Amino acid sequence: MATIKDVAKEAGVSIATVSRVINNVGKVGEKTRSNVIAIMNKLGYTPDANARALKTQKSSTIGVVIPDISDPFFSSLANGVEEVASSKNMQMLLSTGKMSAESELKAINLLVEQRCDAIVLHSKFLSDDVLVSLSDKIPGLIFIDRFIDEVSDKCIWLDNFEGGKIAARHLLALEHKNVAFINSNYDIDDPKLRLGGFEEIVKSFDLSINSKLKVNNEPTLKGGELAAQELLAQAENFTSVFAYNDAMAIGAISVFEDNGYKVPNDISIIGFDDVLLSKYSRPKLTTLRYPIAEMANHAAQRAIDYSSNDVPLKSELKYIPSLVKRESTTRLIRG
Amino acid sequence: MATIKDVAKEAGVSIATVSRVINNVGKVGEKTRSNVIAIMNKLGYTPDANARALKTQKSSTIGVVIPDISDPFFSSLANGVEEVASSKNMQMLLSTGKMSAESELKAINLLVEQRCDAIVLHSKFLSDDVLVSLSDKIPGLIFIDRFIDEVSDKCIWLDNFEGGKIAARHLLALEHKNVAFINSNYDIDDPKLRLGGFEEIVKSFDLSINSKLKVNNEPTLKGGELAAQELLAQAENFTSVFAYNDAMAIGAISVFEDNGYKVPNDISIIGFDDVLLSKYSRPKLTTLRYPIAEMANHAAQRAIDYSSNDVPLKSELKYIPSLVKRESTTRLIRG
DNA sequence: CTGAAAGCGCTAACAG
DNA sequence: CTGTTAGCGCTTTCAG
Repeated sequence: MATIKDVAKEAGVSIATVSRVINNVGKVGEKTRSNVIAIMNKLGYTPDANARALKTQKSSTIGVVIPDISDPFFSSLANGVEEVASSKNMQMLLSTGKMSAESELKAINLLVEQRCDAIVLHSKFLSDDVLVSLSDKIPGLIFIDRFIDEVSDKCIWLDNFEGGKIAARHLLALEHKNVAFINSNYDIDDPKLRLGGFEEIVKSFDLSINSKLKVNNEPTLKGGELAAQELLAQAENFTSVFAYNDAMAIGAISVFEDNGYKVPNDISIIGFDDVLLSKYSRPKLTTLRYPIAEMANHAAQRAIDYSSNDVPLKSELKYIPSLVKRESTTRLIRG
Repeated sequence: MATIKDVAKEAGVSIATVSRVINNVGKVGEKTRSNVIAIMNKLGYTPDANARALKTQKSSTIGVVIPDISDPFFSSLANGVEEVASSKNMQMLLSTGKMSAESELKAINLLVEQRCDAIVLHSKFLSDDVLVSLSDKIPGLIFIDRFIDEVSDKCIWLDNFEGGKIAARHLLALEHKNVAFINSNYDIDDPKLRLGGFEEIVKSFDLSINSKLKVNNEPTLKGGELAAQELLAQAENFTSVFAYNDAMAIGAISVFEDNGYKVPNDISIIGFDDVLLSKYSRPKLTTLRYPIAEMANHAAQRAIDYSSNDVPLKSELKYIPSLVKRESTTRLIRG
């Protein structure tokens, strides 16, 4: 692979001059410039980003840590970051944090080794303490989908509690009194918050959720199916369901329908996330929109700002999910 | 950020020694080693991958270019690459090639600047010539979803023609005589090949596709809806549809059902890709499985082999899609 | 307008 | 077992 030296020699100039034309800085004679460019093309010269990064101490690189790229929610997140990366001519590095503190840490470490200027981190398993000390070490580090008080300026997050409340209000406004809750069984905050918000509203209506109608499972299609089966097995009345996410909601719908219940006429169901799937499913899923791509976009911008010591624009870091009314919920039909 | 020099000074040893403990090579006294490690932790030292890459001329980095991460098909591809990256402690760089030759080229160039050891390239818009010359320049470059004769050893691809044949055989075996074809309107090979294979089998049954029943649109959910409307507007008989991909198939299903046709009883429909969606849709979609994650895995492996001058194991580079029978196709019910 | 030279952080002989 | 040193490819003063 040709180096700057090869180009300089072939063009009969110094490497300083070549560097100037590469970066389009300083004064270079028009003839020299065009000659150098010609030689670069001839030699197929491509600058070495590693050498450049070493010298300048900036890598033009932005890292992202997510648990799993193939999950549509996280690929939207990655997409949001990628948009700003490519708009700034930066390169995106992707590391997967799987589902453990250990691999999250490893993923970040790889990114730090690469000296990413900015990093967008989705971490659910590392403790606040670890994250705070990471934040001290890495100026351009932004946390997404997580709120930590000590570093609140670095957190872009969604109000899950409020999400739960919105879902509850929607179902109750549709006159459903017997609500069920299909939750994720992951030991992280989000499921607790969504349930918390949901229950708060339910209680404010002087109602409650039958504890047999609160079931947990993996936050996946399959988990939703299993949870729905469990719900049906309880032989308790319910006319509406709040599912932790769209995947679970869709799994649940298929079980309900296979058991002869119509959605939404017999059972209304609302999901969370508004991933692509919710539009593809039939009936189309009513859900709460989680604007993850915008949030990721914002996070990436902000990470870059911090990394370059720009003061980020004042902006709201908390996002509120919004209700997307589609076909899977309807007013209670009285028997 | 602490450097190797800082660590050496603080530990009272030479940088060579520090380097040895970092890389765990050569002989280092047990006491020295543990002391150095302690200092590294104390200083929060993280080696600089750029400096290392510059020196060793290996970046431990694998690049991928895909048009769009948020598309589930491509995120599966990325996921396949990521698996091998993390298993080899390499870092994955992702560049999006959008949908134009220009941006594909730009994406690759960014990866070359980063001196990725291996690159998995999904290109549909660059010409064979350009790709071949790229291949000459970059040893660890593998093409995925593309076949180019001159560099056939570097191509991991799916036999789209055969896919069309399999779909046709399936529909015809179900006794459908009036088949429709919803195709992608992209000017790339895949749509032509799938149609070609499909028609070959149809003809071999002494049948043909009514040309009014061949419609094109964007290969998306929306495109599938529009195509289905167009099909319905033809007022021609058809009892089965082969859709270019799952997204189009699902879009078409929703239009058919909204117009009072039952799938599969009135209209059978088969998709292509077997992306996650196909399991989530109702009825569950019969489709052709495109083993993109395995292919990407294979491609990444092979790219790494080539980049390190290992001779890759002899292996089949051509993949054949396989029929996944679910609920959206059924035997023709005679009126 | 152009060149010489230092040095970014690291690895890998080589010498001891 | 440990240290010295050259140099990877590039940018950036500083001279000229």
